[in-house]
Amino acid sequence: MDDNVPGNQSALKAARHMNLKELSQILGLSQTTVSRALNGYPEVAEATRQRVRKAAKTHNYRPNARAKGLATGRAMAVGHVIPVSSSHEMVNPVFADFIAGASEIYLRHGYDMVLSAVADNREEHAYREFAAKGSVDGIIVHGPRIADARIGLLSEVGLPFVVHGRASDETGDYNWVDVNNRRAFQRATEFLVDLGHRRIALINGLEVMDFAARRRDGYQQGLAARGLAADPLLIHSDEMTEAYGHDTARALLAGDTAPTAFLCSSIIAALGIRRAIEEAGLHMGRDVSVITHDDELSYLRNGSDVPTFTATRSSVRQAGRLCAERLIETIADPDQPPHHHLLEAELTVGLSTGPAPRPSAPPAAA
Amino acid sequence: MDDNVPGNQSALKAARHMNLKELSQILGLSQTTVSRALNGYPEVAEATRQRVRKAAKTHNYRPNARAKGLATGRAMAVGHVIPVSSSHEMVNPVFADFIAGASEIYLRHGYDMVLSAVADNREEHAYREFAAKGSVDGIIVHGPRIADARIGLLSEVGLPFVVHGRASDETGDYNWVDVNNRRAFQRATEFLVDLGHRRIALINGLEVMDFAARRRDGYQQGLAARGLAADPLLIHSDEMTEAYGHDTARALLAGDTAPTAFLCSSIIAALGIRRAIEEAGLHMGRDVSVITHDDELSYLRNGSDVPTFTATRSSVRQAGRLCAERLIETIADPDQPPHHHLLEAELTVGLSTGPAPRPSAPPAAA
DNA sequence: GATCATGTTCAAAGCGCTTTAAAAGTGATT
DNA sequence: AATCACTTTTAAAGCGCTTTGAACATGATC
Repeated sequence: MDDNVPGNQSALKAARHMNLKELSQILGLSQTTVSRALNGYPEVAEATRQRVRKAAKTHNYRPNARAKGLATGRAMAVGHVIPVSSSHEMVNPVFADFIAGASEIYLRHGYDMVLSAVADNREEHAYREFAAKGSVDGIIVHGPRIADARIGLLSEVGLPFVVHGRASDETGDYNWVDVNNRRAFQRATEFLVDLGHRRIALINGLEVMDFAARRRDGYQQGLAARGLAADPLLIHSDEMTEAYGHDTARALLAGDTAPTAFLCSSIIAALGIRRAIEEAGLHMGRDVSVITHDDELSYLRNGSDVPTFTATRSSVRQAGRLCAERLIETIADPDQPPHHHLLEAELTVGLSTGPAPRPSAPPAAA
Repeated sequence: MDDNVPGNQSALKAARHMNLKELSQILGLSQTTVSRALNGYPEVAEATRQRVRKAAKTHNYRPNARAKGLATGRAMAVGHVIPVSSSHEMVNPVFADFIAGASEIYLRHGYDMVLSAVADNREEHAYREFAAKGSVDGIIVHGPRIADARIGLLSEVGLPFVVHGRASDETGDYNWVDVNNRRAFQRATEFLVDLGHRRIALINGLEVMDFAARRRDGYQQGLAARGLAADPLLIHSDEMTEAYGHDTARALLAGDTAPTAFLCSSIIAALGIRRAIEEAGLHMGRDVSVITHDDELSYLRNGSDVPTFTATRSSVRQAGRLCAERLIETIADPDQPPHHHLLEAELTVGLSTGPAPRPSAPPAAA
């Protein structure tokens, strides 16, 4: 009648947790009834249910997640594999906010988030692992490349998943939530051209990443739509650090045919661009214009009332929420057709753009 | 003999996973032997072990994590509760790098990381939840406050944990990994005073946070050690955003007794300070000096060869590794006494500091 | 009083693994 | 051929839950 286990090596551990068996004994009910009472099954008398609920609360009972998972076949957890750039040892700063958004939703639905940060060349393994171990019911795919083997792999494995972004080369259909990157960057480019800018530099992310390729595309189409040719020397792509923005902008501004405007893929790199502009004795928004994509990171708010940067804006936290919601729906009903959610970025005008300093070429086609 | 289940609603799901029973049947062995072979128990004949290993590999067998956890009583997972500031909806950007570091270690030891991002006023609940559900074997505590109820709670619950930072008011003993914030900021302050600066502003984090209080302490002790009094008007504290750094620095620089130097708690806010300095037509490192704490975030590297900022440097990713290692050791042997790991920040001189522009007061004590 | 429908509770099986205690096999020694 | 020591394998119990199918009340209906 007493669970005193002498010589138990974990005796020092504080009071172990109450389990269903104990709780049902206290109540003088079967485990079945207690379990059903707590899980809202209708065949339990209301009085009994109340009694059980109350006892569960006072004894701080919470069903063991593993046992529950084993019995139901559902882990009540979703996996995020966040890639750590193997070349730069860098983890994309947008993940923090994306995850904050997704987490809100998981919390609400009782899901856990299990996360594994792996070198970007080991990601596939991480997915297989998740799938085989059965530790998650679904997966969010981060940072899709143009051709991304993970998507095929996950479809094959049969684990529900949602991609944050898209993979252009992937032929199959799948759930995704993405920003209309092409459109956003085309609009931004046209906006700059309309202000009289002719030499517009693109400070882009790594172009194996699908989002970066789409942005480049938008940039080029924007130029083309205004009858301008893209200058390959103005197009740069790398991991979006502050230093990359700075160094690239500095080099470009020092050249003999310096750009009068920059279009940038991340507010972090944009901070570097601004630094280079000011170091060159120039004034952002007057001498040189800058438009950046703004993921609305919580710690890098773009100005208070008037945005510092003119930006194509789309909240990555919101994207996290949407991905999570979609994934939970898919887990609940795996057989429904894939959904696609294309978010339009707002083009918000801030202080970093203005008319090109001196018209350099006639606006008409070459 | 065939597992074709007609009418099964999840028939579309790809091939379900092999389990121990199936694998042992294929091998003509008992589950016991197969389990032991794979888990490295000595009482299995070497030939058998090889045979089992090979079969496991070819059939892509991986033990079900939940079942294993249930049987062993260990979740092979650790929990991170990351606080989302309820006032600013902000998630601290250092988490991404911390987690990348911790994840390395978890991966190596076969642990999963389960993460829950909750409003900072709901954290206790999240811990209780983790503990009661038994979904993790241990917990990392992020962002300790000066008086932090979570630590007492976790000790009580008996779940192994490691704190990233410390809580000054907490009397009990517990595992922690922290930077010597007081020392770092004292040294930085003295460094600035020795360069002739007399009016040094402190741009600090929220002072309910333990790290911020310690830094303030170091700052004040540094001034005191050089016989200077702290001016309360120069001490600011808030959530460390770029805008906060900028706005505060701008206001201070516009005042009649502007500081000649800034000591800042985060490189993100320091970027804002630099912006304010340059907007005021001043030159950082000549007219105004800046020292910042640098967590060595991967996407905000402090310069390439010569650091942009003079900084007190300590890698938060490394802290993540250390916390994870400590936690895993504690899980393995919960009865060992708590360890403390105090990291010293390096004071690295960059381009943002220089002698005070014009000596304003005699260096001797007042 | 037998039958039925309905509401409520329960015993037992099963999820996939580990682990205990026992059994079976293998030589060597007597 | 019996005994012993040792190595290798196994059956079965158990981890904490859900869920199936059966049992037990209760009152209404014939």
